[in-house]
Amino acid sequence: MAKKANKLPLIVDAAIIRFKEKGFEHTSVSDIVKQAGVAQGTFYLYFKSKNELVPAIAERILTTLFESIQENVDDHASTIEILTIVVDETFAITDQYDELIKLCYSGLAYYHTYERWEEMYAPYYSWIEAQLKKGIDEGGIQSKIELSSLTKMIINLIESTAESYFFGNQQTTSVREVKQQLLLFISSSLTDNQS
Amino acid sequence: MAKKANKLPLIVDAAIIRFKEKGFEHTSVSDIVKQAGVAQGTFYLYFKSKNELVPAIAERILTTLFESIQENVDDHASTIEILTIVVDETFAITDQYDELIKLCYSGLAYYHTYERWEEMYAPYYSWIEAQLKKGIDEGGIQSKIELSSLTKMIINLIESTAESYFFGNQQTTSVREVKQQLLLFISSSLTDNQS
Amino acid sequence: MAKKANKLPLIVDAAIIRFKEKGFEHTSVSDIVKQAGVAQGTFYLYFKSKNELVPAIAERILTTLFESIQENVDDHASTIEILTIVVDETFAITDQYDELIKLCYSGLAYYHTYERWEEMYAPYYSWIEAQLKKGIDEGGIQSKIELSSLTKMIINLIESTAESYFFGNQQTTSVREVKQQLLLFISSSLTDNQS
Amino acid sequence: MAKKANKLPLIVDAAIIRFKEKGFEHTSVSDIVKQAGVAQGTFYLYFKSKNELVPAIAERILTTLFESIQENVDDHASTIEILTIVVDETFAITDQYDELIKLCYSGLAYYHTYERWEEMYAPYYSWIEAQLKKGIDEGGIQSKIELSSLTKMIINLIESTAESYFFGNQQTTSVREVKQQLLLFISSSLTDNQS
DNA sequence: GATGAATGAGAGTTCATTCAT
DNA sequence: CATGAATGAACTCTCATTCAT
Repeated sequence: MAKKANKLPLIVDAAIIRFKEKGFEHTSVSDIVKQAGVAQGTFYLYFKSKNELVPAIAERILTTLFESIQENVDDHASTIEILTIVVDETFAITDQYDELIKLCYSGLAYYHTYERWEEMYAPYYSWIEAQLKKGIDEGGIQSKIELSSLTKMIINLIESTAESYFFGNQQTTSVREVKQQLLLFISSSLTDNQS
Repeated sequence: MAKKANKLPLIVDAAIIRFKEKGFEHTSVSDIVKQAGVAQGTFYLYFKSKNELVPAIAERILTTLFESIQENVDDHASTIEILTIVVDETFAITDQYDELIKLCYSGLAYYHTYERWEEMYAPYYSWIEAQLKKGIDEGGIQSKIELSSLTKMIINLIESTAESYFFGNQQTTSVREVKQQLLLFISSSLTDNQS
Repeated sequence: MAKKANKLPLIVDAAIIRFKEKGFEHTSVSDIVKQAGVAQGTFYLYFKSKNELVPAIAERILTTLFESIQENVDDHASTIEILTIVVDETFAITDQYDELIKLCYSGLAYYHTYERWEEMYAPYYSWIEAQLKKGIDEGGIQSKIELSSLTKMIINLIESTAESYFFGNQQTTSVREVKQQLLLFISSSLTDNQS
Repeated sequence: MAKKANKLPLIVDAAIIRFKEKGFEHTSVSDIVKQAGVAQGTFYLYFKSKNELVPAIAERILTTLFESIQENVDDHASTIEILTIVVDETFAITDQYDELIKLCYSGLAYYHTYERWEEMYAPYYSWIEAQLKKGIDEGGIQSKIELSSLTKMIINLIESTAESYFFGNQQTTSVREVKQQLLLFISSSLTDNQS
């Protein structure tokens, strides 16, 4: 059984499945390898410890999000149109990964690898920031807030709204409405024309 | 021995201290009782399980937050002044409880007690909503967004901004500035006068 | 099940039995607790780790040896008579504890607790040294060698002869003879009358 | 590739290095092959198991000792001069191999291959015995002790003194002095002229 | 009510060994 | 001969929980 078969994606996939079900701490390496169909020891050929899975999964989630946003964005899209796509994809990915997203936040935080998280997020932030700048330059939007803070707050707001939506299971409001209100809130902040 | 020495607050205090240090999963009941200075078995006289600590702690945090906001709010304060206080107190409590806030979110979610969380949060939400309504009625602010959604988004934004500020340890921006930009973002959304 | 029953001696006894059979590294904590009839976790109430058993066992062996020597030594015994008893008891204890003695040597050495070993041995060394001094003062024996070195070498020689006797299982020579030759070797060194 | 690159000595060398560092049980085959620069499986082409390394290493140590003694011994040397060399070389090799010597003792003992040990030691014992016999025949030394026992005891004493010297790290006495006292002890036993 | 020794299942991790290439 | 990915049993150690006192 030499050379071939890369078991790594099997393990990551299995971990994602189990973590979604039971969370990080309540999933054992034994659960993961059973799900992956590999031996207990095989896990440790690819990851030095269970904790090392966290950044691997985080990277996969963020990459997926960023890619699906970029796939859907048209070159001539307005800032609001772009943000609509960001909202849609963030909601979609939050719905899909749910428990894992919380894991990535707290997990990465706990194991003192915040730098790693920032590093992963950096290109995403830059891209959003660039879109906002373009919108401002072209006059589509306006804001008194410093650009990088604005970027951070908008991403934060979108993510936390998505999380709090899928977090509980309130059926009082439809996703449609929530997203609409969210975009309304953001855009009213970006079309600021106070005195 | 004087009085009747109720051990419950001792245990909750001890748990808060230890959870801050090591997180929920990595803190053992043994750690907690050592910190509290009570016996191992005593813990189980007050809590059926370690998990039961989570709502107890969550309640304490939220109560603290809500009380300190109300203490600082003047009857004649404008909506923006009120939100300034909400921001200040939220930042303060997030700084203080940090790790525990993440615990409460994920812990409550994990153990299927979201209802409990909502129940605790309800009076806080209602109060903020009432303040916003008052602002709108009196003409100080305006928004096209449905009131309860607006409330949720504003609280979300404040909390997530505070969390993301204390989460990493970026010293690029001062708390002062972050809070200012946050309030600017919110208020520009609340002084909407698009056509 | 509070307060009473001290399981510590049960565990030490069990460990001695199992270590004799299979050696330290090949005995699992699980083996020990099964032998002791206690739960796995109970072991860790008394010892922080498996390694911590080593000094505990070492101390028991050395104490046993020293006590049985002192019980057998008469106040008016000559140095050679005393050494005869030391030889007898050392052979007896080496026969009995065999594998464990090697463990104590290498175990203590390995886990960097040589100081602890020396500390345990100190009273034994002192006592032998005192007996030799008495013998020299009273004229029964004589030696050009510095007293503490002499003590060390004699103890070393006795121990290593005993070990190498029980180590293999050569039946070529009887214990009786080996001990006789050993005492002859030592005493010829202590009745030195070269030029 | 040049020659036929026999990997066996590479593996033995690597094992010696690692065993010195971490001891036998705490060194993995993986450690050894990494140090040797060969593949995991290659190890098992040369040794049926990790345990098989022990006699191979023991043989190397004893061979080294014996060779360096013989290199230094002059044909016309007196018994005491020869023993001086034996002492010097034993101390040197004990210093160098330290941890490994303990391994060989206990390892060989544990795996029931005492015969193998005796077999290796035989020529060394014979040679020492022959030197002692020559000394007695020529009148340089004398002893009432049976020759093979005498040989064993002298070798034992030298080895155990060396081991106990390098075992701890007492700097109270210099090697020089220890060796001197040791030779004094031995020679006073070999120049026995009690009535 | 309060205690804390005892429990034992189960966790993460290691590692000697195998075998398809 | 040589490789090294894969194996899985076995290890040490943790910890929420119980219950006799």
